[in-house]
Parts: sequence; C-alpha cells; structure tokens
Amino acid sequence: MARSAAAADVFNAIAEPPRRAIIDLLARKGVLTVGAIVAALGLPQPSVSKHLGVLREVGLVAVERQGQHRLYRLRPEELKTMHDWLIAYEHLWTHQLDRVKQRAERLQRESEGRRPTRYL
Amino acid sequence: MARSAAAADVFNAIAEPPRRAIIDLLARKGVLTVGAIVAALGLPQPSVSKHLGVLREVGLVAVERQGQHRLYRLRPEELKTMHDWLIAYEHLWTHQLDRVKQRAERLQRESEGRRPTRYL
DNA sequence: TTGACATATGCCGATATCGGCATATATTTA
DNA sequence: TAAATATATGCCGATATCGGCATATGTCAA
Repeated sequence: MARSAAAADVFNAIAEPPRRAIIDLLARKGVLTVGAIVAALGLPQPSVSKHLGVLREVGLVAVERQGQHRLYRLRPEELKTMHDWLIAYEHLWTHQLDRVKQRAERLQRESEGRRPTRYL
Repeated sequence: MARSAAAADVFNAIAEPPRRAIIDLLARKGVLTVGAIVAALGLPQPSVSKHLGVLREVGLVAVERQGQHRLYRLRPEELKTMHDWLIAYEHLWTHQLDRVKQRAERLQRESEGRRPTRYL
C-alpha cells in the first residue's frame, strides 16, 4: 500500500510536482491542448496524459474534445475545496503573535469559554 | 518509486488523511501530548508517532519535551505555504461566472490578444 | 534499582504510484 | 485507403509508503 486511499482526492492529486506544474500552466494560459502542455513543460507526452488523467479523476481539470485535440481547462472549484480546508487555520498565522497567542489560547481553554478574538 | 520526491514537502504531508486529522486536532486543542492524540483519534500509538514524525520533518509541527511527554504544537506558518500557492488561483473561483467566464476567455484568446478582465 | 509509563524506532509484507517505453485508438489530410 | 498527427493506455521495474507488531529508549515513581 502506498497512499492509504490512492490518489483519489484533490490532496493527493496536488502532492505531485508535475501535476502542480500543469495546474499552474492551465491557470495562466486558460485552455490548453495536451501537446501544448507537453511543449510548455518539456515532459514526455505519455507522462502528461497520465497526470492529466489523475487531475481529471479528481475533478481538477475538465476535457473537451475538439477534433483530434483535447482541450483541457482548470476547474478552480476543486481548488476551492483545499482553500476551504486551509481557511479554517488562516487565523492561526495571520496575526503573528505566535507563541504568545498559542499560549493565550491554551490558557483560555483551560479557564473559561471565551472565544478568541476574530478579525473578519 | 512511489512519490517522486518522497513526503519531504508540505503537500505530501497533508495528502494523508490521518495527518490532516492530527493537524485539525492540534489546531483546535493547541498543544497536545502524543498520548492525547492517540486517545482523541483512536489510532495505534506507533502510527501516530510516525505521522508526527513526517509532520515534524516538513515543519508542520514542533515538539517540546516535557518529562516523559512530548508536547506537539502546530506551526501554522507552514500551512501558509500552501495557502500562498492557492491564493494565486483564488480569483479564478471567487467571481462565479464560471462557464460563462471560461468560454469568454477562450473566445478571447482565439480571436485577439486582449487580456482577460482581471478583478484585483 | 526496578518497574511502570510515554514515545520512538526498526522490521515486515502488501501495494500503489511513478517514470519510461511501446503501442492502441481516434482523427485529419493526402 | 493510407500516412500522419494527437492522445490515451497498457505493461514494466523500481521504490517509497503505509499499517501492524515488537521492541528499544527515555523518564518518572516506589
């Protein structure tokens, strides 16, 4: 067993650098052909096709056939999934009181139920 | 070869569900002992220790020894790394014109060189 | 010092994934 | 129809990682 549940989710999909490279590229260029991606990244075509396959499975990209080409585009909604996960922790690093804050939080929990100051 | 560069980076570290569970837990509780994490997640202790090891390697958590215990705390700065990566794409999903926008972008590219409308 | 407790580490088998190569499939052009 | 182009797929060996179990290491208490 390698990854517990295979690369069947967004987190695993973006764990691979070539895949992030493809995402970056699509984000910048918009809609691209497999050949264009191959040319841009300098990776072997089968490799690119496979990575696109993974990204497709998790919904990070969508394909549209156009003749003998395949037009790939990014589906940012799926990236939002990850962003949503991270957002929950954003407040932990935004106000950089770090140590001080960490300790404050703990003391807080230990004493009463006053909620931490939120900066929305 | 499994992952191209091993789990030596944050992206790989969070690809594993048990690891995200630990992160979630630490984010909520603040500072925790290995035993506390084991109890909270119901995972075998060696497993938790190993996952903590990975998180430690990539800097997502920090340890502090206290007697026979080990106090683990989250290091949100490293989560910020991921957030920074995602932020670059945020504009792609924030204004939800989705399909309409995607298609517009493509048509735009296909016709002339007018740059896509940016909402900064 | 001995034993209990907390945590880390080493070894194991199973397996998923990667990268590379060859090839199949589909589509356009001649 | 045949060649050429674009993309996907299948097979391969190598290997990293996971989960489980046993055990080593370190620390506190009696």
